[in-house]
Amino acid sequence: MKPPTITDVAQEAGVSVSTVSRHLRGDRVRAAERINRAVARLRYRPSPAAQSLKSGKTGAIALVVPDITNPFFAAVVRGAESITAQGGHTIFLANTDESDTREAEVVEDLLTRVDGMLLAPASENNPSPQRLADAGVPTVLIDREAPSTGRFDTVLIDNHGGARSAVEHLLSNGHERIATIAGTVDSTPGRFRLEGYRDTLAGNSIELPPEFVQMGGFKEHGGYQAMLRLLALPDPPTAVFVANNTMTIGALRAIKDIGVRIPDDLSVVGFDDHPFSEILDPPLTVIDRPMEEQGALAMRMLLSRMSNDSSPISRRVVLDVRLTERASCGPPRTTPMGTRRKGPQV
Amino acid sequence: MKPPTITDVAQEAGVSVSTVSRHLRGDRVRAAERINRAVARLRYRPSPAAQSLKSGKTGAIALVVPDITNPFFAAVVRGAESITAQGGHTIFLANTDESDTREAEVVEDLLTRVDGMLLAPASENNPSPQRLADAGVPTVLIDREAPSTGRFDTVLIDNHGGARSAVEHLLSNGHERIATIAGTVDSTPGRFRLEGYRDTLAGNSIELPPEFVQMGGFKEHGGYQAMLRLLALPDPPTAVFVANNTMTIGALRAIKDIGVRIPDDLSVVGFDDHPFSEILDPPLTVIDRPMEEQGALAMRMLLSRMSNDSSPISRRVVLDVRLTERASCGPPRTTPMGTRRKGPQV
DNA sequence: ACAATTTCTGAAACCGTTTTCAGACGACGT
DNA sequence: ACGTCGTCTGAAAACGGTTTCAGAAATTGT
Repeated sequence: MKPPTITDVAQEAGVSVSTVSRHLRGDRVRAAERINRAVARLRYRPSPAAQSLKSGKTGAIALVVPDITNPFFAAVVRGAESITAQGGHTIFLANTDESDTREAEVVEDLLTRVDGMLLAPASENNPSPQRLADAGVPTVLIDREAPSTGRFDTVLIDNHGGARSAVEHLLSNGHERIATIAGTVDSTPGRFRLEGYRDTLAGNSIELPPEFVQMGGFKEHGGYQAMLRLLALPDPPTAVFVANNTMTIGALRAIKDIGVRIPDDLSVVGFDDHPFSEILDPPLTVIDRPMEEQGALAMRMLLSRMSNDSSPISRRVVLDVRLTERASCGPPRTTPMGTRRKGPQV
Repeated sequence: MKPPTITDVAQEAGVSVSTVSRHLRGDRVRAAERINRAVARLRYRPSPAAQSLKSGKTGAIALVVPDITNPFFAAVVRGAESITAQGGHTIFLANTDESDTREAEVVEDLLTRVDGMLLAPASENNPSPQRLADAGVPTVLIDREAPSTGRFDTVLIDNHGGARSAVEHLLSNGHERIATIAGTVDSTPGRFRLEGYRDTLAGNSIELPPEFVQMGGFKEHGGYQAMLRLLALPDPPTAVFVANNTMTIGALRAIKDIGVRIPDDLSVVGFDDHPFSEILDPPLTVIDRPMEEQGALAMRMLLSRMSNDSSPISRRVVLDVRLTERASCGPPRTTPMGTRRKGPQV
């Protein structure tokens, strides 16, 4: 019942524990064959706890994300996992529910259990990265920066550029009344996607009524409510840029409930692709990015950081995004939009 | 740079390590206040490695799933995580990519690092559960059984009943030519959903042409191909039951590519709900189940198993599913179905 | 004020590994 | 045959906690 120890193996093989340890590590040893047999017979596996204690290394890496249920983060996990799969590191996963305080707890707990951490902070002014730095835990940030607390290795995407592509696509379709449903602005993606949207409109000398920026908090329900507000405007937009995947679902649900037609009444661009986007009616035009690669790259950076302690300068890589055009955008409507079928459902 | 040890704290507080240890454990101790200050000043956290070594407990639980990218498993993770969040256990997450051999590796590695395991086996004849039992690691199986290797605690859903509901719904709409896209039949959900489908047709004396059962392997692409085969039949079905969420996406894509109309030409029922299902056109009728609860329940069972070693008899709980009706089912078509727009894309 | 009792304390052993350190052993050269 | 060298070995000391044990200090009773 009790797992066998190295002492059991040594006894079984008739050598000392040191010899077994050395053999396991790869040294030449006379009793190699006997030890192998003993290990196999006993099904011996070294105790990770004892190894950690001795070496100071845990063989584990923490991966903390705000919402594992979001397909983007699921993909990041998968990407990270694919890198780690070969080489001896196992992954602790934690969910923070987009909460700074929950994140602090989780990070504090994981701190001592891992050799490094991949972290997608809940917000930008969040003490966790600094705490990790203080504790000397190699860390790379995913998708979100921590500008208030110094520089860290970070794997971002071109949020500003993505928003610009979206808005430019809408502009090129002839739209001028372009609204946005924004995420939480104290997170990196929320902030830059909103800025990209604003800058692009400004750069094209398009006036932006303040009510065209609606906050959706990156949640489905928030997206639903925001779209409802947009559609209730006396003079509603002809196009909307929705700043993430979950809000897009909510927004589309609102559109469906109200009975607005896409793209005839309203053009829509989402952020982050999804297998479902293609089979919507009409298929959804989105800003797409290499999600698994973002996770994989972050993991690679972390591993390298964990081996070459060296360079004190932090790497900040920004991945490209691209617009994948489908059928949810068209020319702006010329007549007021007709709201037909059912009313909104809260 | 080096994390502080209990010895550092003892020194700082002017007591012995034993006293510090006792205080931390909750015993009354005279120097309590001084120790607290020392702990705070040094930011001391006990080393989990050392604690594990002494206690034989790791404070960790493994959660291994075939595909974290599948929203169902993401929800399971979330459910499990929500239970564990309060009480001192952290989660190791691993992905097996639906592969038995990968699963064996992963399980072998995690075996020694955890106090218990939540496992969704890749297939039914898979040695992992037995291996865990041999090693004395408390285990509960999620969504999939391991009948070939004895009995384990398991949290299932009523796959057979779900398939029955789906088929009966189709029958009640007047369909008789009902096909299915099945998952891998050596997994519990794949097997029982197919059996439920078969039994229900048989129970209603409906003849079932063998080509109405198409294998989709639980993957999106498999679902796509399977639906293509179904639609290419000389006398195609009027309704299809698709046995999981990812295959449903593929199937709908095929339907869209071919230009078949739902529900006029073809009625469709999927398995597992998704936020997107509601905004499809038409909204998709599905078999729904409590996903997060399935994960949460499994975690609760595991925790209880880990505290009361007791009862050698295994629990097997089956959660109910229900049909949520939307608009993807209607009466069978009477004329041959018209394939209009584009051709299939591979 | 003193013995009996209770509460608190520190030294030391232990958990399962890895690693250092001497020393044993066999091979080799002369 | 003997010293020298290189290879391989086992005993022992860590790693950072927890727990046992015996003894010291504080408390209580009379």
